[in-house]
Amino acid sequence: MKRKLTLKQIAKELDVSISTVSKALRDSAEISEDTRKKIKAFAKLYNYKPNNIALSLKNRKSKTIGVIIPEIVHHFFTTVISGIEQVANEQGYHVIICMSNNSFDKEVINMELLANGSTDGFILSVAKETQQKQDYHHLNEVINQGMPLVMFDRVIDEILCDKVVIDDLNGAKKAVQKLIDIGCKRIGLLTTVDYVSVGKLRTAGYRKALQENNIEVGEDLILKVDDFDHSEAEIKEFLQEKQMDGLFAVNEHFAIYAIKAFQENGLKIPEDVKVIGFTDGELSKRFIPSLTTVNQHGAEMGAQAARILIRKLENLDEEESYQTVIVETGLVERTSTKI
Amino acid sequence: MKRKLTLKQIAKELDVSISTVSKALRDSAEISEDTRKKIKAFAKLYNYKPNNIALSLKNRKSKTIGVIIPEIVHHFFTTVISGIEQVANEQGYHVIICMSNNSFDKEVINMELLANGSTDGFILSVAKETQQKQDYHHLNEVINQGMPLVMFDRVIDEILCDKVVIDDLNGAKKAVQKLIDIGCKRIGLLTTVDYVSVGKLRTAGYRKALQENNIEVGEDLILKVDDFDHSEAEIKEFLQEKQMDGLFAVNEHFAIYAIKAFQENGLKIPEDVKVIGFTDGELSKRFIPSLTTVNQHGAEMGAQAARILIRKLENLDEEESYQTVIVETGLVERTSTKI
DNA sequence: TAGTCTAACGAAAACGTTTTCGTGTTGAAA
DNA sequence: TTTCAACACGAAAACGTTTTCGTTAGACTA
Repeated sequence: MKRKLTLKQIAKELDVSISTVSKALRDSAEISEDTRKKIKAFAKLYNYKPNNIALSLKNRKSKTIGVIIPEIVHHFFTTVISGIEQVANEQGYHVIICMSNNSFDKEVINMELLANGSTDGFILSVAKETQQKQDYHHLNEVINQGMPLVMFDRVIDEILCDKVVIDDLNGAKKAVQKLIDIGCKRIGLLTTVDYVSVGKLRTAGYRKALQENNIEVGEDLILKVDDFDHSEAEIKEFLQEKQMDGLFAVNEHFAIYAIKAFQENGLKIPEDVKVIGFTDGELSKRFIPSLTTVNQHGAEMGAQAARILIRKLENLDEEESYQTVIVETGLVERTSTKI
Repeated sequence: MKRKLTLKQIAKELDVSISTVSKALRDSAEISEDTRKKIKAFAKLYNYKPNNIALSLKNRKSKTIGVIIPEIVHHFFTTVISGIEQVANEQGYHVIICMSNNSFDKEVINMELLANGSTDGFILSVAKETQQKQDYHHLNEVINQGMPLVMFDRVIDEILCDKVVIDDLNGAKKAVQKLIDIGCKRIGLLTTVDYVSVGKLRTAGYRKALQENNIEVGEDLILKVDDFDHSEAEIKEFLQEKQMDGLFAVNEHFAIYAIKAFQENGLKIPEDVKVIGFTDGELSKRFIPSLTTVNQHGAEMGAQAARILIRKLENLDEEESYQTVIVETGLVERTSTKI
């Protein structure tokens, strides 16, 4: 239960002043080589390590970045965190992760708590509830305090800060283009209602791909789902009656469900219907048939966000300016689009 | 870019001393109601929040617990974190998460860094490399410093500390018993090498179940895999030649891979071979056929670990003693064991 | 000899709190 | 009038650093 060694104790033990110890350990030229060596040897012997908290207080920075995400039990977010961690650690930063559980209140509390010295800046994907409420006072507050904030994935346009988003529209376009390229004529779209921003953008990508290929957009081939759990019957009917030979689903969940529905109806994937999903997860990879998906490159998003934040923290660029980085998506081709 | 309000500024503004402000805000009886109200009103108006770092330094505690896990992109660990977070937040604690990426060095660095004031205690699942090296000096060091340490899942017997583990042996036994109950005669085991403690225990559970049912353990029905990526051929051969009618795999990964291999060989699941995996994830649920698994109750493990740690931190119990909590597993029955 | 320079170190402030121990002002009791 | 609580507040130390600004002693210069 012995306490950690401090400068003061070293000073006392070696009969010099605290300042001398501090300077010696930081290789100051002010200290003679003799005493410097003596002090360093002692420190090493007893395994001295400076106290981070004291350093934080002194330097008014914690070398820590706070990450606030809606939930952690979600593959995409873990990949983002993974990317953040890697970059942060390389640069000597710590990462504190908090979950908002998609609750506005928890988001606010967490931010206020972390903002009081624990953290130098934030990386954040806002809670669903916050999007609905449109109450952003906590975000503006940290920004006003001069703390850098980088938003990713679920961003808020009204807030002025750096952002990292994926190219939802082009991601969707690429996917649908792929379906067209491998010969699909009647391509369905299984998407969410429009107020979910990503759903909207992916729908737009779907339309754009069709238009660019001079294929008429059949509105009956589009189904917008609000609450999945209460729409299963509707979805099944949609999938079984529209005679499609290709389907683009805006998430993994929808895609897997669709494949099951098709199979129940005696259709084979990919022979009869090709399917592409969004968000590349473990499930897509291992499902049978394995699923072609649009890959969101979570780790890269995280890495980018961390890089931007750290750059701001070390304020290498003087002028106050914000950027929005768009991370391109990739298309991971698997069995569900085999010709 | 204005800085945060401090006690000193309030004091100056209201023309009282710092001590008075501090006392007023903490409702000390020493301060007259008049000034107390005045100060509180001012603080509220300008949204004063105490600086956590200064508090940590003063109180020599950070109200933060450090979690170190091998990797985050893994469903089980995210559920554990989820459980930790919940309990910690309820008790007013923060959580700092660091990944060791299964590297010994990163584990050591992270611990040393966090141990220097950032954290009051640790919750940890050791890296694979640490288990191999059997070098535990960093663990002993934090313990010697009087920092509580709770290990979970991958624990080390030689280290004296609190532990939260799942009942690997009985979990495996239950699974194999299930296979026996539904009529399997030749039950294979796909496991990891023995130095991974969980692999060892699950193997023991497998043996025990067979013995209790007076079934001879055929050593040729057991395959211990070291590095999965370089053993695919070997695994395939094992699965295809042993004529088993049941298989117990020590993780989801192995189980899914096995099903694929069986299917490639013309065998049907569950008609020809029944399969049970360990660790319940998204994949098991949605795979076709959906997979019967042993559920590890990650969130509960996390919650337990957090509770134990916090109890130690607030040292509600005086005597120095360590407990090992065993969290029971559940069996989630799905298609892969349908009769 | 008197003055100046340099090397090597120490004192003290500062970061933002909390807390212990004064201290000055009341009002009432003796 | 003197004495003594009670009250309301302030000074200062402490947590562990870093850094600025002395201070000393000796060497060197004129």
